[in-house]
Amino acid sequence: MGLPLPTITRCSYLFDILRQLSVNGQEYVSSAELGNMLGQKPATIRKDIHFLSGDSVAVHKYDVKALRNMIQEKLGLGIERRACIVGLGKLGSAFLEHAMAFPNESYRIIAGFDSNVNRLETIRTSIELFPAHQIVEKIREKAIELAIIAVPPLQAQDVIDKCCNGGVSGILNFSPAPIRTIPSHVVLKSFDISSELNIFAARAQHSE
Amino acid sequence: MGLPLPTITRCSYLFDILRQLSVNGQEYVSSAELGNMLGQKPATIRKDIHFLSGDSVAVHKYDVKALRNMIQEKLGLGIERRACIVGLGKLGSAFLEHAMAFPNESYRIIAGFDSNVNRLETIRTSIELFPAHQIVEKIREKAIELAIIAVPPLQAQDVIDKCCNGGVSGILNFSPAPIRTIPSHVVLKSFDISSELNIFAARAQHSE
DNA sequence: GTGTGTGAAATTCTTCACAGCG
DNA sequence: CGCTGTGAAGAATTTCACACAC
Repeated sequence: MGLPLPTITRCSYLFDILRQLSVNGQEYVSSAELGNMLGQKPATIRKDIHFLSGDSVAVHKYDVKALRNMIQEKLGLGIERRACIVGLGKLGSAFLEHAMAFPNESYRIIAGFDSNVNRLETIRTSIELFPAHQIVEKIREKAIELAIIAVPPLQAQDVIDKCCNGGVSGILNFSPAPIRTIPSHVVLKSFDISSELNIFAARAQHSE
Repeated sequence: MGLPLPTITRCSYLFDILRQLSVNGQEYVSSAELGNMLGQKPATIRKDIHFLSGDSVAVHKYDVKALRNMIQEKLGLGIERRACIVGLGKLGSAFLEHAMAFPNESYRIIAGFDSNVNRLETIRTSIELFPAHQIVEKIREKAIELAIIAVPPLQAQDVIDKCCNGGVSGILNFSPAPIRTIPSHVVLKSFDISSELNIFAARAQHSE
């Protein structure tokens, strides 16, 4: 229980880094190397790993595969959960293709929604597509747990409400919109590209 | 001087939220409302605002426009900086279109790069496009400060190195790759969609 | 009342520093 | 020796709680 959110975040990223090290044929890795790749101090990585395992994992460098398995088990990754994409404009379609090209072990995108019925007909994909007014019923029917939102700002609140009604437990929102409220049991993470750029500007100026 | 990074992040998001409230015709807003929209406690918002202004801004609710101006000035937003996109596949092109459709007041995308010359010829856009081998020289020539990376994983380290050589101060990386090292004066933020999905899975499991 | 400004307390997270093991 | 595991210290953030202003 009580795993710090930063630890969860870093370990989720580590999980992917370890996969790649493994693909590259690297068998062992030190906390210093991992720290570098994440922009973190070695001690932070060791603490994270210790936090998850609760036990000693290595005495001299980590075994890449074993470490990855431990993270997978302890974080509950690899159990395939269902996700959908809402909004199939340029950004939504790009995510969809990206997800098909780099499948994730813990989520599989099984449905897409858009309010433009014409658009639904022109997209060629292997997942099922539905008009936006069916969001609630389809999420319920297919027990979808996560929604990726890429709709225009004005529609964001509405589709997010629908996803919550349908019963998702997580929402990854790329729509730049002020979201009023969501049920407390739903985890919402918003990523607004424009605001992220502003963060760079602010940080640049702040260091004169 | 020492503005906490979380404060900078939240205020950058606030900046955009305030714009939208303003568009919607809302004149005043409370720290509680803003907190809701950001998933933060009211006191956090008030502290952030106080941190920036160093002074009292309002006695009863905030004036939306005035607050936005204050944030803009104190964070140095609105000075137009130059950005580029590296990698014009589906994801990169989507960002490019997105950026053209929702122009940001602090960054303007002025160049795009891709290693596939055919692709450069088929993209219709008003910004200048160049082959990837010109990254260093063009970034230097055009004094580009920020690079948005959307290339396949294996190319990521290489183009990031080139961007650093060219002299960018910030890199927003969407490529799922372990980045070995970058100069300490360059701010790198990586956003890997797959890892972000894993974070949801881990958080969901962690609350049984 | 309603809602801000703000020191002080509480919490969460990071970093240090060093014992211990191969 | 180099590198992990880990308590203890330290720093950075968040939250509380209440005075004050309209």
